Amino acid sequence: MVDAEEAIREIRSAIAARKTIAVVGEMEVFYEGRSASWLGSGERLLIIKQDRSVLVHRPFGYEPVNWQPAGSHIDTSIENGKLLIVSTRTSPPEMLKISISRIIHLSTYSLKDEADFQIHAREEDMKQAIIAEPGLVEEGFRIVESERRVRGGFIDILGVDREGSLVVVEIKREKANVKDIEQLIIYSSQIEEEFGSKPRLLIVAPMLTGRAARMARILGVEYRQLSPRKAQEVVKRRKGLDRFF
Amino acid sequence: MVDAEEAIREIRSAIAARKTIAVVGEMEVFYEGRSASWLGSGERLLIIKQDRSVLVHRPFGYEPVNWQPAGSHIDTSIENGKLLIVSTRTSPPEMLKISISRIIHLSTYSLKDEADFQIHAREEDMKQAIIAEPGLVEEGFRIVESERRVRGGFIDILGVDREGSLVVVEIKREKANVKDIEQLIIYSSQIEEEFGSKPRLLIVAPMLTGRAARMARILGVEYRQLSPRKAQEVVKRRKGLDRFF
DNA sequence: TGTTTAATATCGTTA
DNA sequence: TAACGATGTTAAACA
Repeated sequence: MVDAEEAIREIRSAIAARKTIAVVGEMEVFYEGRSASWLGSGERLLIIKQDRSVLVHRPFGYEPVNWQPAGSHIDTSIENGKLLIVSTRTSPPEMLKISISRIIHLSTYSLKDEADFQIHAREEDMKQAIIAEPGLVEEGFRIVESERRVRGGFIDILGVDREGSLVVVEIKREKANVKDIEQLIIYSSQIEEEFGSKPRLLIVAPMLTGRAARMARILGVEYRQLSPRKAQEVVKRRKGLDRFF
Repeated sequence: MVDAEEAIREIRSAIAARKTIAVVGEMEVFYEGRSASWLGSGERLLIIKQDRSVLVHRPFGYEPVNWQPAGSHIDTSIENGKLLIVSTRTSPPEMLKISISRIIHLSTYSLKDEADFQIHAREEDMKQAIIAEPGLVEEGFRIVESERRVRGGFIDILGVDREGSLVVVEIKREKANVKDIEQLIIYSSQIEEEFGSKPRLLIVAPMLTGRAARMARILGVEYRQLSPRKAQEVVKRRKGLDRFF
C-alpha cells in the first residue's frame, strides 16, 4: 500500500529515467479517441514501459482492456486524493485517463533487453519456399514474378506451367476462405486484360474452408496443399544447400 | 531476487488459487505451434493471469512478444537451476516455454475486477444510427434488411431509395479502401442475380482513400460521409427520444 | 465446431 | 504521410 503523493514522485522520476513501471491497484479507466470507452472501478495491473506505451490489464484475458501505444505523452497529477495518469497522443488524437484510488503495489525497473526475436513459418516463408523450389506448386512450374501489382492488390506469385500457360498463385498460411478465392477471380480478370488469355488460378494453403472448397470447384480454382511448417523446412534445407555449393 | 525453489512453490500455489502472477526477471522464450519463435535472454515482465493466460512483455512496445491465451495448461519445473514455465494448449496445438535464469521480482495477487466495460463509436453504432435514422443515408431512404447473407459475406444494410431502387449499403468506421469498394461490386452481382436489376451501391464511411475514391467514381459506387462519433450522437439522441415517448 | 467479421486492431513495408 | 497486407492476429456473433 503506497500513498498517492509518494507514488506520483516515484512514477514521475521513473518516466523521466525511462524505466518500466508496474502498478497493481484499484482504478477507473476512460478512453476517448478513435472510439470511446469507460471502465468502472476494479483491481488491475497498469504497465508503463520505457517507450511510454501504456497497458491496462484486467486479471483475465489476453488483451489489455485499454492502452496507448509508444511515444504518447504522459501527465500525472493528484485529483481528490486519487492518482491520475493521463496519456495523450496527437495522431490520431487519443486520450487515456487512469484514475487510481488505491495502490496495492508499485515498482519500477530498468530492464535491459536487447535480444533478437526470431520467428519462422510465416506466409513469407511459404513464398520463399516456392521461389526456391517451384516444383512445390507442380512439376515444371516456373516463376515469372512475385508481388506483381494489380488493381486491388498484389499477386503473390505469377508463373508459367509446363504448357506455357500463365498461373496466378495466391498463398495463405492458414485455412483459405471464400474471400481468398474471390481475390483470385479479381486478379484473373486483370491478367486476362493485360495478357489476352485467361490464366490458371491456384491457391496454396494448408487447407480450405468447406465453402471455399465448393466455390473453388465451381469457379475452376485449383488447390495445392502446403503448410507453413513444411515450407519452412524446404527453406531451411535450401539454405543448407546454398551454403554447400 | 528470489530463489528458483522458493519461486516455484509460490507460482504453483498461486496458479492453484487462481491468482494473478507477475514475474520480472531475465528469461529466454520459445514458442512452437502455428508458427515458431525464439527469443534470447533478456529482462522482461511475465504475467500469468487467473484464467491462465500468459503474457511475456519486453520493456518496449504495445504487444506481448509471446503469449498463450486463457485456458491453457501450465507446467512448472526447475531445469539446470532455471525456473521453467511451459504453457500448452491443444487447439490449435501450441507450446510456450519460458526459462527464467534470474528473478528480479515475483508477486501474486487476488484481484477483484467485476466492472462493466462499455465502449462506443464502433461500426455497430453506425449501423444502429442508420437503422434509427435512415435519412442519414439520404432523403426517403428505407431499410429492407440488415446483415443479409450473400455469397462471400454479409450486406451491412439493404434498402430502397425514394424511387424504389434497391440500395446496397456498406459501412466502414474508418477510411474505406479499394477492398471495401470491391466488396460492394461482388454483392452487386449477387443482388442483381436475385432481384433481376442492378442495385445502387453506396459506401458510408468517415472518408475514402484516394485510390478508393477513384475506383468508386469509375465503378459508380456512391459515397456518404458519416463518422462513428456522429453516429453515436444520433443513437444517443434517439435513445433519449424513445424514453420520452 | 466451423465460419465470418470487427477491432482504438498493431506492425512493418513501400510509394 | 498514406496505403496496404500479414498477423501465432484476438474476440465475438452466428449457423
